[in-house]
Amino acid sequence: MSFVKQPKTQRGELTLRKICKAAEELFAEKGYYATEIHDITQKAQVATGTLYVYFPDKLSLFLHLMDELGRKLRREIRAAKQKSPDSTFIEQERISIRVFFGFVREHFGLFRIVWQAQFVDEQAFKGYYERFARGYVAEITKANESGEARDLDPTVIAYALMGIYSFVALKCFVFDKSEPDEATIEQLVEFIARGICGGASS
Amino acid sequence: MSFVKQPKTQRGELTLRKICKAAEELFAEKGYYATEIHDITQKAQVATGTLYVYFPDKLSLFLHLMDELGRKLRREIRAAKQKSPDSTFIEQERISIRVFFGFVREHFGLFRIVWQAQFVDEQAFKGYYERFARGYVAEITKANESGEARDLDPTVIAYALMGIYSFVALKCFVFDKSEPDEATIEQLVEFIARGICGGASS
DNA sequence: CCTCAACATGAACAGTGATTCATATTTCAA
DNA sequence: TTGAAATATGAATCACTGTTCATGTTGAGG
Repeated sequence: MSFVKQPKTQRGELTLRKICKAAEELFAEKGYYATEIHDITQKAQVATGTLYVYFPDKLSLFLHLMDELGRKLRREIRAAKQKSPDSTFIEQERISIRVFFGFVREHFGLFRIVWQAQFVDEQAFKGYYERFARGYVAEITKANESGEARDLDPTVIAYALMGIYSFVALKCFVFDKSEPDEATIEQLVEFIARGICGGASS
Repeated sequence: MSFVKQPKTQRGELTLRKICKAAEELFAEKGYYATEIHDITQKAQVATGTLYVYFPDKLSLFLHLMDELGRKLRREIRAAKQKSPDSTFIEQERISIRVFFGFVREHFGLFRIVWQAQFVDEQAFKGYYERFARGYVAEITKANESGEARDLDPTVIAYALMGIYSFVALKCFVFDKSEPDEATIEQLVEFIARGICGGASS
């Protein structure tokens, strides 16, 4: 799926990493269409042609980043959750949120790259979210069965949750150029668990 | 803010409308960067130069559509809510969801246009969501004060709600190329009101 | 029937930016 | 040390596309 030419020397590996890093930052900052090959190679301190040693074209580089970062995020979330395997669904969700926001801070690129992927490569975009959704649906289904969650449609909830996280990250990281604080995370967990009205309404 | 040249004859008005309609559909289908001026004028059945009678450039056309469609959506939501001014916050939210999904069906363009606006004109993008958020924050604050909602941070909830609707619309309209059914809307209202665990958890 | 402002035309222009390629340099195993 | 494979270079290419403009057409009021 990913069309990178794997470097065979240490030098090559370093160059590839420089290119990916520069591309991630530029795609994040200016978007896919607005960043030029020249911007990337300049930022990476390599010649224009060097990029084409590793990637057949601009799109392949973009897709490679999306793939790589998506994998990394899923791995991190999975790892964090496995550290406390016996906690409730809501607790696990709190962990996910924390990891996600942390990841967006470290790799702001992913967030922006995925957002615009809808208009760069629709299939890749769809695939990205469907992969996440699959994991969610499984977990929500389990929570439904264990009685921890009431029987809401897992797919609807999965996309609702992804929407919440994406938009709150948008608000904080992109609009406010800051980052969600502890209180915000707490608010989100509360909202997800009991909604706007909550059980304590009456 | 919007740089359209207002037509002064009936013929001009018709032409402008043809151009906007074609542009809306093409921006929705292929995205801003991938649709060419030529595509738009061809679809609208006018000559290339005609577009420039009404808009100074491609970006202005895009921003005009975003502005126009955003206004229309807000107007429709406001109107629908005012028809039952005494209903609860949750009831009003149900109305919003219905109008929003209906609007996306009729004007698929808006949805896609806004999504990519982040990389076309960041300021316009931010403005779009902030306008919506302002309305939400006011309503949520009121619901908090009346005791109908518990005291969650209105801004966080506003973005969470926008995220939910956007992503569920994404899933249905873009991924499944269908449209949310009644059951889905019901699930969303339930989730928003009481969350995943709900008050009825015991 | 005129006239003029409004509107429409589309070929030509010009800037852009992704990609290529012939050549040079570096690496590393033998 | 050596040479073949790997990597790096960046000026030149070339297709693409937003925009312009000189010219033509329309139509409503006089």
